[in-house]
Amino acid sequence: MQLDLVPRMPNFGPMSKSMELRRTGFWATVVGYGSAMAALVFILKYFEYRYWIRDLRMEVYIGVVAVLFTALGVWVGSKLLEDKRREVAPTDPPLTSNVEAIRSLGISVREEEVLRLMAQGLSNQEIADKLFISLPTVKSHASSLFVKLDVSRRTQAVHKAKSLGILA
Amino acid sequence: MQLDLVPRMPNFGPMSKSMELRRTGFWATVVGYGSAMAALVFILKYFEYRYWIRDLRMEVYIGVVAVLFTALGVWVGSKLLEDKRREVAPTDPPLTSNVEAIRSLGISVREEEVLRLMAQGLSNQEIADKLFISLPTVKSHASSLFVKLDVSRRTQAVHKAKSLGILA
DNA sequence: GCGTGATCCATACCAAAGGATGAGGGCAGA
DNA sequence: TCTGCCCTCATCCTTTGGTATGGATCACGC
Repeated sequence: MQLDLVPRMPNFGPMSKSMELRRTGFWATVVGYGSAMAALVFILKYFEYRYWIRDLRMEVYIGVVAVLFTALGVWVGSKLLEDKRREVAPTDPPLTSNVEAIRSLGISVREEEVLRLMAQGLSNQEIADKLFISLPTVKSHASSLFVKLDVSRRTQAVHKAKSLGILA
Repeated sequence: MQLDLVPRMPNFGPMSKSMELRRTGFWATVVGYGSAMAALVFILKYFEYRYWIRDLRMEVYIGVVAVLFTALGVWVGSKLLEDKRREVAPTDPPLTSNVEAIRSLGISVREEEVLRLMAQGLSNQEIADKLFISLPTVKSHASSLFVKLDVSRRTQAVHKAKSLGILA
């Protein structure tokens, strides 16, 4: 299985501001991951010295960590594979002329991804989560997509894309 | 907007559903899990006493276990989704009569008209104009339609309706 | 180097969509 | 007649969608 968790490396530009809490996206995920792990270790340590006073055995630590991170892994796996599932389920034989249409309209890779997820009924926020980008970015892609498709709403975009053969 | 510094903890909604689907293998999974965990602990202990002799720190254990079990979780998650896919996918294609689906869902005439126009990318106001009814009425039809289709947005409704054969 | 396009992110603002609730009239069947 | 369903419309409120604008990085080609 190919992990395309991060299809493209994020830019480091706004990182100065990125330590603020409202930050979303890849690095927030990494930081959150690390934080969660650190917090977990801290909590375990705390309980060890506080209540069981060195009575906690290594196996307990391992167990707790294993269970928690397995759950986290399941979640991540689900996120990663939802995409594939949705693509596999509906048969998509018509894949001939869409590339042409996309090229002629100047639709970029990212825009096409957003379009495809939009057609599946996902909200902008859900698309952002799935592509590991922020909500404003999704909106940005969507807007430029609408211009290229000459529409003004997502339902129109989906309808037009299907009639153009861009979507199955 | 909520702070998602920590990457949004797993919502176990879809997972619990998947687990229901696979209840037979559940305890086997648990047992396998426990075995794997025990083996891992044993291996770690072995290496500790054998080579590093108490030089390994707690954080290393936690880290290794976290990584391994996250990977394991991803695998388990993919397995669960695979099963779900196999069960969902084949049920979709055989849908010859849209009338049947509409009847079985209790979708009324007016709701079906709204759905059809929605699929063409029309806004609620445009639908209202076309059907000579008021905007609130369109919203009302749309809302009850969403309930019957078990969705919450118009793009979802269109997508589901197509997969159900209600729409071309 | 320098422009250009793709990608990413942010803020602010306005429009559209959706949820909740209530209500009135028409109409078929118990 | 009463009940239930459909269609209609309304108000209030929240969420989502869309536009505008600007800034940042990076890859690529001139």
